[in-house]
Amino acid sequence: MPRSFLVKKYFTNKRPNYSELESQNAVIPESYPLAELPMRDNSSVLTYYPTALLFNMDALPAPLSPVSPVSLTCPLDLSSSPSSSSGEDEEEAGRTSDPPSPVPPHHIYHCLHCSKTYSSPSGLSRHQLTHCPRGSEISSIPSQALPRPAFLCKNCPKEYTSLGALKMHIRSHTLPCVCTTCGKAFSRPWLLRGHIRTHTGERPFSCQHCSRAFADRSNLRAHMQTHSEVKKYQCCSCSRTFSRMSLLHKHTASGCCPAS
DNA sequence: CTGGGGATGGGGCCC
DNA sequence: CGGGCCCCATCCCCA
Repeated sequence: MPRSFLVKKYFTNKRPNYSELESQNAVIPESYPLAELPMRDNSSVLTYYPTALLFNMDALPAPLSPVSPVSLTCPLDLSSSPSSSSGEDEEEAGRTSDPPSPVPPHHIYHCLHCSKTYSSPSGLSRHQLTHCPRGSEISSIPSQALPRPAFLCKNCPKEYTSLGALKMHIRSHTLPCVCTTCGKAFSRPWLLRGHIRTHTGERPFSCQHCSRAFADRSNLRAHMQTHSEVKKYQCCSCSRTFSRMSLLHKHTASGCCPAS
């Protein structure tokens, strides 16, 4: 399951129209001082409900039910996770600026709720917060038995189980990282760094199969699929395969695979 | 319409 | 607790 969907955004098929956003509020020119906004200034947007579950689901924009890509599409499931595929191996070998992540060291702390292991108690502790019951989502743990705090964003309906997670999310509202070249603002420093590469032309991620290089690892990963004979994403209706989920979505949207 | 590159968002994990 | 990074997702644009 994609980690990005563990906390769902409220759903719109469209990403923000940046030109609109920029004209409406954020980036120009008042947004520049945001780079220096201390966190305490953002505290006003923090809401802490010690016993949680004050989150009003009715207040959410309508379609909150996540539509699993799997339900719409048929990834070939070449492996348990896309990142562990052979394509990943190829990519690992192709990295130029970032060495492959080492095999995790001895993880001796086991999560009681899942099979994950951690190298430190703190890591395990933080992970276990992710099992925090939210409503009745975790059926095996009665929600009354483990009341947990809920951290709510005042700017949007999102809810988090830790203050740190909420603070991280709030950055997406405050956009404290501003490009000195064009003024575009980002929520995190590494997003800004990636953006700066669009100015500098730096492409640290190179393909080992061809001469192409990329500024972003994800884009290299997508590119590596083009070298793969087996496409990961398959249409349920016509069995046609695609190298990227987005291509499959486009394919199904064009009418081949009527919604089931 | 399809395939691919570019750019970006965002939650989780590790240190 | 925060920074950095990982990974996934998605949109836009162009050939």
